Amino acid sequence: MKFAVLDFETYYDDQYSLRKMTPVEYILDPRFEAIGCSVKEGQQLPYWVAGPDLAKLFNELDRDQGVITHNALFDMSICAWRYGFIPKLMVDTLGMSRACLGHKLKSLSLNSVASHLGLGVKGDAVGKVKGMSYAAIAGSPTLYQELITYANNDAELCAGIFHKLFYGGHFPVAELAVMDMILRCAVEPSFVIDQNILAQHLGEVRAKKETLLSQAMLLGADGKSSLMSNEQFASLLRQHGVEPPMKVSPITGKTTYAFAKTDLGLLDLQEHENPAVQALVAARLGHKSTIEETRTERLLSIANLSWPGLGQARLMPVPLKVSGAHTHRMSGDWKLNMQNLPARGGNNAIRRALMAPQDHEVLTVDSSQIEARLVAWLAGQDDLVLAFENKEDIYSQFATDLMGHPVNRKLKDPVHIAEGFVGKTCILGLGYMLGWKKFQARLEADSKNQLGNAIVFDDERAKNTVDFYRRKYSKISGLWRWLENNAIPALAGFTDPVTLGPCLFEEGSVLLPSGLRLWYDNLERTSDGWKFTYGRETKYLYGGKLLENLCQALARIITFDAALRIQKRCSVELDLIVRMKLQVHDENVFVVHKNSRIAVEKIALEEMHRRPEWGPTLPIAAEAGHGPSYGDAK
DNA sequence: GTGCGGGGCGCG
DNA sequence: AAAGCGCGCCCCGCAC
Repeated sequence: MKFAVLDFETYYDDQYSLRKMTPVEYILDPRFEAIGCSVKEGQQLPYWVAGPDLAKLFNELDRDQGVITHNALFDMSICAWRYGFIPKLMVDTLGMSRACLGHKLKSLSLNSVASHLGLGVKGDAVGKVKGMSYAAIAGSPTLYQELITYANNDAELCAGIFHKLFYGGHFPVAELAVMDMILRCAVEPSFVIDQNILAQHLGEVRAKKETLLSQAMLLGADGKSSLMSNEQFASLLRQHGVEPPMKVSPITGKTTYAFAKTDLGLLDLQEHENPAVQALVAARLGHKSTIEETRTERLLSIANLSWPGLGQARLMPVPLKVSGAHTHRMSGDWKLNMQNLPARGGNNAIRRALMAPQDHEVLTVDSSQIEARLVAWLAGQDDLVLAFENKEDIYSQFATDLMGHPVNRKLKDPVHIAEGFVGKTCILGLGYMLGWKKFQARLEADSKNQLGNAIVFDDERAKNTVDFYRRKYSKISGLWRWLENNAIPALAGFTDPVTLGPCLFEEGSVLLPSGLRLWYDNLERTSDGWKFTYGRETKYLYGGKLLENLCQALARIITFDAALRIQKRCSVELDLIVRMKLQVHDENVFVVHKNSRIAVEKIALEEMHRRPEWGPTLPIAAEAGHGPSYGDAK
């Protein structure tokens, strides 16, 4: 495949800049102006195309090639939205750098990555053209030439990064396809925002908060900050004769207020004998979550943007960062995390406001309990693997063994539901070395929030439950020890490499079956356990955590391999261009024409059930949903 | 004003 | 010895 590297220079000033707004707002702003773009085709030297000539460039540039940029989410959005240019393959050297060098570098800027790879340094001409339009810059030949040299140099650096990481064998070819698929979620938006749903939702959310606040005001609150500020809320509680619950911060080791909705102390105050205290706690909790309000506002403001040639099309680009997580999961971008939209709690308005366009449907496929399946399979916990294979109800089965009497979640009886919930909490949490204290807190908080009534285990029962899990699934608890005694020493370079399933533990990293690596840089043993660095951060490592990282990384590979196969088969067998439009870890979301939805869904489910080549005995399963909106499809 | 860390909360 | 993990955004409080 042919490749071209692009590097845009665009107008900015103190108010109108990427520092003040997100790329979607910046690119669609009336003030947007491309001063020009450096283009490097193949091995040729880069050439500069001035702003007024860009329409012609993109009219003529070969679309049947790969286009490489550093931060493709930005540059490719300009190409697509401003010039209607969408190439066959989009490559982002920022994403490649994140996947290959994120552990080593504190910054992944073009300059930082290029310097690290020994490719040269980036200039600083861009600082001199602040507030200058194309006409102004071009009117000053020296400055203009300086900018052109700067842009051409950037294009060379970007090409160099691609060359080193791709041809150097650090970034596998299949990951280029993953990257392209993810970039298109933003660059080729399909979701249409329903403003009416959002506007109504915003009104309801604000009214609800208003009500809670006015009740709190009658009880001594002095505005919103009485609820939002820990110190002010504490004194409010004291006014009502309640000594605030305290806890020790796991980060600082200092004592702090236990005011989170998962803190047992606060859960108790929710049932306090004094209704005033109950009202204050409810008001605090009702105000602490701002996500419904702020996210709705942000989607509404994006819906108001005007698209070149389309007017107010209400399109919703989905920005995702490739390998945003250490485990190579995606993460959010553009001040917008599309992977944590509220889903539970009934209303679901934000998800329902993400509509498929006219005559289309949203189709979601998600991988069922994929991490729990991977834990069982990696550990060789064959009874559990077999139970998954036979599509048995694992949560009820575990609860049955734990309680010593039959439990069946499918009987809609409250006792069965509650006991099945205990089983679910155990299966999903205890595989990663969750301790009894946190298990106890998690069970109580989650059951209260999800079932409506709290399941309270005393200390003894919580300990016994955790012990029971570790004994029943002795291969899983054994795997934690194996990872501590064998895998971590290999990662630290103390021993020769070792393998577990499809994973090879070498010094500094785990080689995954995708060809990408799970990095554990500067791994060393300290007085409080193993430590490694990732970019700016220092993290801890132990058996349960390593197992979790492995399962997350493998689940990510399985889900994306399936997404790529789904797109491919739809193209080959149905002659349809079907594209993923959103990805939420174990869930791939497509937008499809309603006439082809059934055929696409069949293929999607087949591929989501297909076992990986590296794991023919790993039983996986999936579910599909569809509807006019993302909310309806779940 | 801006930056940063802690705590909180949303999702998986 | 024992330790769920992975994200991003919001708000607060504090330092500069």
